[in-house]
Amino acid sequence: VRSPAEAVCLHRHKRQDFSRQATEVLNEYFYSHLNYPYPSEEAKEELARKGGITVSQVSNSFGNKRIRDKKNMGKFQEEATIYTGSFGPFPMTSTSDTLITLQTLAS
Amino acid sequence: LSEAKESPCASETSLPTARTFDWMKVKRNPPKTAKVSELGLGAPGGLRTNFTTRQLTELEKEFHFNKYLSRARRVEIAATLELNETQVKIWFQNRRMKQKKREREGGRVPAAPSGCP
DNA sequence: TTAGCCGATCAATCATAGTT
DNA sequence: CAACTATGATTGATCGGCTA
Repeated sequence: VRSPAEAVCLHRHKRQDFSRQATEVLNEYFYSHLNYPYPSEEAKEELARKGGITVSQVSNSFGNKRIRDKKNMGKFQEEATIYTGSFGPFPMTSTSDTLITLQTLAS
Repeated sequence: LSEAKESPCASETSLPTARTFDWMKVKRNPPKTAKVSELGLGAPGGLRTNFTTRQLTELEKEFHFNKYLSRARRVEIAATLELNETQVKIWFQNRRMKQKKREREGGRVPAAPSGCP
């Protein structure tokens, strides 16, 4: 079924990578809640706003990430703890939003 | 009904590296798509059925007519499309969710659904 | 008590953008 | 330019909770 022209008809979507900020916000939440990366609907909405993406995209992102991370059984994934800014075991009470103020570090 | 029973630690091991949380252990039971008595035949249990274009077209057509199916209609469609009643039921279930999702945040300006030649 | 529905998620796959 | 990888989206099917 590899036909860009026809494929676009059935499975249309011009995948576009998320903005750096969206990726930043998503990764930060995911890795700072590694013990339970299941954001509530409200958390998803906030992540969506902060990242400038839709709630569905937030859900897709977490869904894909959970599965793919599981597959690679924390190979070097957790190493991305750099997104959390914190180390060692953390509680992460999903209720208290630890959503940091997205700092657009234009590196 | 599943879930690899609690084996070692409950939630986290302890080290910041290579920790295994419960969500990583989640395993789904393989699809039981095989209906009653698929005695060694085409219906390989544990596979994600691939609907044909014909089936999808018919299901879609029916959906636009009725968002919900009656038992009778379901049986009828299942027979016509050669699918289980469950598959038809689930398809409608998923279709309704998809519809709801689009109505909810689908109000964007995706693009011009250009015709596909 | 049970079947259908909802909402969320899983898991496999598609197609593409980015790398190597 | 081809081969490979990372990633967003799609979707048949599962899980658990709720209700008629």
